[in-house]
Amino acid sequence: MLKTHSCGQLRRTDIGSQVVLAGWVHRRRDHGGLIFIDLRDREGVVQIVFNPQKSPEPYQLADELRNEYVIRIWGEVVLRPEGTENPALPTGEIEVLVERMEILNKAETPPFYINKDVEVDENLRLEYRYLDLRRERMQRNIKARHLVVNFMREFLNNKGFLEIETPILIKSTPEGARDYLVPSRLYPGSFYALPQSPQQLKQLLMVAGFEKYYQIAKCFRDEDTRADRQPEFTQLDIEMSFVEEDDVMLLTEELLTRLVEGFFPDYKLKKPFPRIRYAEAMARYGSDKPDIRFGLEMSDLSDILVSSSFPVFSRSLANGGCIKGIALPGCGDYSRRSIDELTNLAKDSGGGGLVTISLDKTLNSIEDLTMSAVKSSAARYLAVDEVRLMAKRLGASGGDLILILAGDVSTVNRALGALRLEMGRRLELARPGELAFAFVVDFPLFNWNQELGRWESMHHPFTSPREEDLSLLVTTPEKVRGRHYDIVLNGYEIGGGSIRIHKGDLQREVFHILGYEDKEIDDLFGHLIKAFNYGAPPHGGIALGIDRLLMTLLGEETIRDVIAFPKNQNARDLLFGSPAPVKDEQLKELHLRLETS
RNA sequence: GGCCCCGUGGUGUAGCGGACUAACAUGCCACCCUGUCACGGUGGAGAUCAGGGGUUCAAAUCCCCUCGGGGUCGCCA
Repeated sequence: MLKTHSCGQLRRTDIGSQVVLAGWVHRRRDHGGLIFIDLRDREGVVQIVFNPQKSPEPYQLADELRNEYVIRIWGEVVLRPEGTENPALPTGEIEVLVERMEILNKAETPPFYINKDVEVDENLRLEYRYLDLRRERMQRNIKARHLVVNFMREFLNNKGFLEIETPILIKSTPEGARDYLVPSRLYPGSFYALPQSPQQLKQLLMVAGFEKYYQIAKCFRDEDTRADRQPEFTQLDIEMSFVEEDDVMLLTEELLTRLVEGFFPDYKLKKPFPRIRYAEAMARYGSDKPDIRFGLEMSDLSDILVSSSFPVFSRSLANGGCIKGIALPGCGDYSRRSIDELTNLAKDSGGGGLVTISLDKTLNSIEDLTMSAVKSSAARYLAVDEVRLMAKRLGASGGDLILILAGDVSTVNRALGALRLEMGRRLELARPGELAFAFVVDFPLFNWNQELGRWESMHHPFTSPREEDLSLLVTTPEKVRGRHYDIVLNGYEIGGGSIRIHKGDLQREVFHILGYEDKEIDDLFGHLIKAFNYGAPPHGGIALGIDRLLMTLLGEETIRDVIAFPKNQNARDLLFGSPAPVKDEQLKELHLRLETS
């Protein structure tokens, strides 16, 4: 080793030690007669001192030092002179008197600050990711990631799980996201696909008798990115045999609880994790991944407005839609402009025609409500009794703003849910430091795809239907509930899983409902069904999105800040410059020809 | 593919029709400085205001297009 100690670890107890340190010049303070350098390595920063009287040669060399130079120094750890201690630094009681120095490597001036936490254009950060990662925040994030993943491994190892790797080159699956494809050199015209998740593989491991499996699994989905989504991401993938929903959920709950309490003790979290039925989540929060850190819950107002003369309302109800609202506390004095903003927000999510009702501040009791205390874009269509009933249901009082949307159920839920989230943010309703985990349960197994005119799996086709709903499979698929559970955290879906189908004939039946012919089923999923026919145990599992979990735990706003080398929004890697063209020979070997446009 | 937002010295920002010969902070370079720790002081270099076109007597500023980036809808079994 080129060093005997880490910079950041030196303490009072090291006083008197001769040490060799190596690291980066974090900051330099040249006093003319005396040069101080903050020397940084992975463990932190220590002050080293160049004194011309004591060591003239290194002092002269130190004149050349600039930020991010890599140096090695020999010296003695000494107590700092009284009054010059720096309590802000863990190493602030001591310093190292340099007796000899070697410059291991020079550095160009970095394109952005490494020793300061300043917002920098993300392009630039990604182009120079190796420098970005030197910054304190990124070091913290990547280290936290290690600790979290390490904890997960230990936790599961101690519970008898086996970590098993599964292939990255597998087969394209018809349902789900777009696959990343890898052309085969040996088989012209054939392709591998990168796994969207090791779903089928882990089920096969259950058939293979491993009973408890986990993996830190890279997953790939070729879809557009978001703040919490990029082409490749990491899941803690878990599968267990001979289990029911509660076994998996309680294990997950224990894992997450102990993780947070052990590594992020400043957070408050509610135990046990609440369980919310899907239908309820949609009705109350307009989302299957509700942020339950705050209220602003939606209520159905259809019955109150059933005979409303307002065309938007009556039309929606006539078309089988609904009318729902939320109440925004203290927003009754919103300007026209602010209200327009909300209207646009609703439109962005597909919800047209936001109706707002401002209740005057001076209104003491909803019972005393008169139309003079009501300001609304739809005022002339609203009866005072209707407003009163709506206000009551929504828990609104004087000074509040009521938002109402009408339309088909899913659009209203989505748009009003988006408004709820945005207003929750703006009004800062979520208490800081709160982690609101919740399980969402009782999902329907299928949903009807209007465009394609067929049933689709709500999650994936391997989810088991509930036993008591089996008879509905053929008659009324929409009523079949799946044995699926999602886990959400502060409005993010951080995981999901289910008890799987473990019998070949049931699996085949589900594929039939999804519109597959036997031939296709055999081609695409024959391996799985065949495996089920050789004594597959009942099994189930879950997958946790490690990036999203970390993002929330670390208070970051994008998944990219917890990934060492992320892709940008356009799925490009700005450091490597990928994706990139390849040589013609490579294409030829792969039997590929580019379309010339 | 749609919508919204952003692009000004290395970095972060200000300026939003004329007083801009583009300001501030920091970084960078030189010199001074022996107890600083975001050291301090003096001086200096550094910007075709993302690119192109237009409107105007006059454009960093207004309009259009392109490029790059971010957010979001669609998409994400």
